[in-house]
Amino acid sequence: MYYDKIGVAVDIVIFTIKDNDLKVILVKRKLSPFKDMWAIPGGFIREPESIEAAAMRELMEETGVKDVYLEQLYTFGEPKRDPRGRIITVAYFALVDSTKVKPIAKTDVYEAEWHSVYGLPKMLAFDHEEILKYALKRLRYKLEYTTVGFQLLPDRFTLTELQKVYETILNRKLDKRNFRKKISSLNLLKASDDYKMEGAHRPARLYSFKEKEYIFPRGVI
Amino acid sequence: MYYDKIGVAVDIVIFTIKDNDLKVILVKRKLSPFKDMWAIPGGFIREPESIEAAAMRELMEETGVKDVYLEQLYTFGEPKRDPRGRIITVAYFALVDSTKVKPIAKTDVYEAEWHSVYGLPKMLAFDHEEILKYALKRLRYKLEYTTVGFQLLPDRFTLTELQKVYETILNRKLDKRNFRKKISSLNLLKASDDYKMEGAHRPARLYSFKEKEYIFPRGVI
DNA sequence: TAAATAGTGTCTCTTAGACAATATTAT
DNA sequence: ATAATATTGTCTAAGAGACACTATTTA
Repeated sequence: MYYDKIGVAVDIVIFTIKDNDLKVILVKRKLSPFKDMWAIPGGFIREPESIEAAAMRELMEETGVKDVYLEQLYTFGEPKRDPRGRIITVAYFALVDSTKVKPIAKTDVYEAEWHSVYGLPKMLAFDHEEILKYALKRLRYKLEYTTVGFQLLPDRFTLTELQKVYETILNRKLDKRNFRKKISSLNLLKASDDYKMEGAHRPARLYSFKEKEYIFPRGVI
Repeated sequence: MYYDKIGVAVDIVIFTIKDNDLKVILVKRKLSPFKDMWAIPGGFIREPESIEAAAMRELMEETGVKDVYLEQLYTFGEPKRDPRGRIITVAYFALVDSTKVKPIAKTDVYEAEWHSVYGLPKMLAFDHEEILKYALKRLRYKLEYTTVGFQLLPDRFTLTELQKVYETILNRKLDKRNFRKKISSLNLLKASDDYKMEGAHRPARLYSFKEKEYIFPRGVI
């Protein structure tokens, strides 16, 4: 049986919260096509490796971390999306703790940097703007109905920091009392006996996420 | 730049409600691998066509209908999932009105038939059991939070028929009054002046879905 | 004691779920 | 009249959202 073979890439939208801002890693391409333009990090699947393994490898190469939240987003495959030929991409999104991650520029790119999702370059390579917008939509949706938000924080954090994560991603203010009531009712946090002492004000209690192991979901939905 | 090229297929889980049962189309394979086993309908992407176009084409070939609900599900790509070599599949799910669809057996299969999801063959070809289970999970999730359920009904239907759709998919009984209250509050239905006269009992009013055009979602989520 | 952030409770409104009686048709 | 299905409303409990004051620390 005959079938066309086509190139399959993975691209990863790597989110973090940094400086009270929601950021993604973008890389500046050193090679054609879209030379000198910003793109989402990614690369081709290398035989034999599963799609998810390729995504994890790219994530590792790009950030130096593994064991972070990684979820398949969507597969993009318009015939003309890549001028080199027929190439589809399986897009993923990842959530990382910015205190543990520094973008790493691989050899085929000039730079790898955190960019605010609220101030992206006007043009991105390929269909990466579409991928990024969809990732942001999915992230916001997930934030409301799941606990993915915890993946963006260090091991111990204050409730105000957690609330800031939510506010930054959803891009709106939340009521402090309602937020805490809600989080408390979920019963997901463990209070520590330690406080974050910083500044001339009452210290904030540090909490950690109860679940040690996070079950990596196929899509949950 | 060098990259491995791999085979890319689409597989479609085609759901319907028929005989008060949730069913999917399965085809019996005439060719190796998995000869004589049941599989989800699918096929390879033909250049040049988008992934979604391939899915729509397969759906058309399999059912004779187009313009039905079609949503990308997930991309499955374990290296050994296909004994012929490295082939990944982009899985879709579709919802069709059983009064308009009859499964069509293509040349490479013996039969194409509706199978109840509650009594599937013990073994399915490839990783199709996993795909089917995931599709069912997604369908149930969507049913609770969106209006996909309407896609499974003819243009005009009774509230009892709509409730049966929900009960069949969710595999549990729903309270009639609460169900109608909920549907009514969504304000999605248009009551007609006609009734379904059938049997020795009070006739049921026929309703239709207000939205003429359904916006085909990328994933909504 | 002033400035800054942490922490906490009540009320209202909406929604989900449990629950049963009447209405209309054909036979 | 009987059998069969359609149609309709109330009560309660839980959750979402609006809203303001006290607590604790450093300078």
